[in-house]
This record gives sequence, structure tokens and C-alpha cells, in this order.
Amino acid sequence: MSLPHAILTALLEKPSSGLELTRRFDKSIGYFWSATHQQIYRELGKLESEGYIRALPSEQPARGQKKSYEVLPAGRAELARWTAASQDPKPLRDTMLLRLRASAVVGTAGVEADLRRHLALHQRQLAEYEGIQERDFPPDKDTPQDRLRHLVLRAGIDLETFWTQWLAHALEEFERLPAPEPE
Amino acid sequence: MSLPHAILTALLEKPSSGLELTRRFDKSIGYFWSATHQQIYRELGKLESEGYIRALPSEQPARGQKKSYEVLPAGRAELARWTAASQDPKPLRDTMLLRLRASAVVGTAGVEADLRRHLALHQRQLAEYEGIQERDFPPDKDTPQDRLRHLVLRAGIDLETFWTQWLAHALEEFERLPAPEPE
DNA sequence: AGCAACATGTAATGGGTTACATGATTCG
DNA sequence: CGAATCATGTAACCCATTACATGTTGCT
Repeated sequence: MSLPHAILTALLEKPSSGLELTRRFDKSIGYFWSATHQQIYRELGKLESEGYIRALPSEQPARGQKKSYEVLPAGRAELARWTAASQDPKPLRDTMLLRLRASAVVGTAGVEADLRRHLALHQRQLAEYEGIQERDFPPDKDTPQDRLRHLVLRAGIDLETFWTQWLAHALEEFERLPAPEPE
Repeated sequence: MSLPHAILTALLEKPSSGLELTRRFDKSIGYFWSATHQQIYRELGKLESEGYIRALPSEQPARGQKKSYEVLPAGRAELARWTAASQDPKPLRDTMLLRLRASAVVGTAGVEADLRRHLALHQRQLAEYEGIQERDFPPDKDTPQDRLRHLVLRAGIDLETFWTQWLAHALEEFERLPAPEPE
């Protein structure tokens, strides 16, 4: 229920076409919301038909043609309403944790290699976020908007930090574990 | 694609009926995987028809009758296969982070109250996990299985710790923010 | 007998994922 | 002109969520 609001936010920050949105979701928006181009195009159509956004008039609408969108007042109002509304946090669902719990019953074969791979992935992600932090949030940029966006990036950085530390700890445990399969 | 494997893991740890599984998912399994009773019943039917689990023969099958399941060898093999297979981590999707980013554009009205509410929820969750840790993982319990399960619980505890700290930090930022709506 | 709690389901909806389809532009 | 890339979509499937339906057990 939040993809349309993620798109409205992105379009308010900067009017974009579908593919540009996809790239921004892969890049800087990805640390709090992810989406594929199929989701985005479907949602852009829905948002347009609901009167929340409109295509910028400059471009002609054709199949392979770039089509940029901007947010209409109704879209901004809907985003403000949704942002202010109370929402419950979603319960966790993490495959790696489940696999670890399962490996206590069916054996740890194969898991350690993937723990290492995930550690490398999270370390790379962390480094990327820290790069964004240095580039986009120097100490002198300090408007309320910057502070809020930095806060969100900080969450991404802290989460990746958590994962790298937890995965490193998990690997230490694995080295202390006896070699044969349990159960 | 992991709900069936979560159920297989839970059933291997202890054969259960649908409602018992639901309670265990609410309780101790919830810190790495969540599921409702509807999902569980549907999946139990599928797992049974695939030959991964079977109903314990002692009970007669009727509508309001308790029906317990146990895992068959094929189910255990499938769980072992899935656990060992390499899987990519799923990208983050967090509504609160999105709302904060949106509030940088449409104003922060209403968000602060929900930040406080979430902080309280995460603090309660953290306290609950720490209770489980004290009850279920005393220092003398130290089999490989215990270590692996403790590792998973540790992730839940550390994640809740992260959220409480980040939310507290966010609330501090809000107090430093100028009162009027940005943009 | 009536009611609450237990227990197992069905149906409808909506979002996410994967695979595929199609037109336009650019570059060799 | 052919291939790669850019750009916008369509279709099918699966999973999660919500609301609803139905039978059973135990208690008063």
C-alpha cells in the first residue's frame, strides 16, 4: 500500500519518466523502498487515471517515447494524508534467519558459504551508503529537509552496519561449531 | 517462497496442529518469520498433498477436530536442500522511513506522534525478546542447536535495539526542527 | 440449552515477481 | 542496415491480507 506514495515522493522531489524513476529507486530511494520498472509503470498509469499525477505536456505520447510525470495538488494532498496517518510496523520476515534456524535441525551444510557472500554484499552496500552520505550530506547542508533525508539514510547505514556485524558474529560461531551435521 | 520451509522447520522442532503452529508463529518463531492462521492452513494442505508432511494417524479428520502434522523424510530433504541453496537478501521496504522522506516534502504533521508510538512498540518487543533469551538460553545450555537458535534470537534483539535507538534519535531531531511545515 | 473459546477452513482482493512483448534511438 | 540499448508496457502466477464461514468442546 505504499508504492504509490513512494512514487509521489520521488516525483515531488523531481519530475521524472518511468525509467528515470526506476533508476532512482535502484539508487538513492532503494535504501528505504525498492521497486521494479513493471511495478512503477503499472502504478504510474493508476496514479494518472486517479488524477494524482499528469504527464508533462511537452512530450508526445508514443510507445518508445520518454514520458515524464509531475505531481498534481490532489497527489500532494494524498501523500500528506498518508504520511500523517498512523500505521503499524510490519513484522519481520528474513530468509537468512529462517535458514539458520532450519540448519539447527537439518544441518548446516551450505549455509556458511552464503553467510560469507551476504557479508560481502552488505559490506558493499554499506560502503555505497557511506559514499552517498559524504557526497550528499556535508555538514554545512543543514535545512530541515536535509536533516530528515539524512535521518533516513542514517537508518540505512545503521541497518547495514547491524547486518555486517551480525553476519561476522555468525561466522565466528560457525567456526566454533563441531564439523558434523547436528541431529 | 519460504513459508513452507518455515512450517517444515517448526514441525521438525515439534509436531503440531494448525492452531498450535499459529501460536508458535506469533510467539517464538515471529522474530524471524510471521504468518497468519489462514496462510498456515493453506500451506499445510499443500505440504500434505506434496508428500512433505502427514497428519498424525491418531486423530479422526473432521472440521472442528484437532489435526496434528509431522514431517516426512521427503519434507526433511526438501528443507535441507532449500537451506543449503544460495539466496539473495531481499531489499529493504520500510514504511516509516518512506514517511519520513515524504515528510521532508509535504510536512511533518502527524509523524512525530507515530514515531513515539513505534518507539514504545519496539521497546516492548525488545523486552519480550530479552525475556525469551533469559528463559530459553541460559549459559549452560550450549549444544550446537542452542547456539544456532540463540544466534537467530540475537539478530531479533539487535534489530529491535537498532530501531529503538534510531527512533529515539529521530525524535531528538524532531525537537530541534523548526515548527512550521517545510516547502 | 446457550455461549464462549477452540479449531479449521473458504473467498476475494491486492501487491510483488518473473517472463515476455514492442517500439525508438544510437552507433558501428 | 543490423545490433545493442533505451523506454514503455502486458500477462500470468504466487503470496499475503482481510473478511467471512462452519463445526466442536467445555462450561454454566
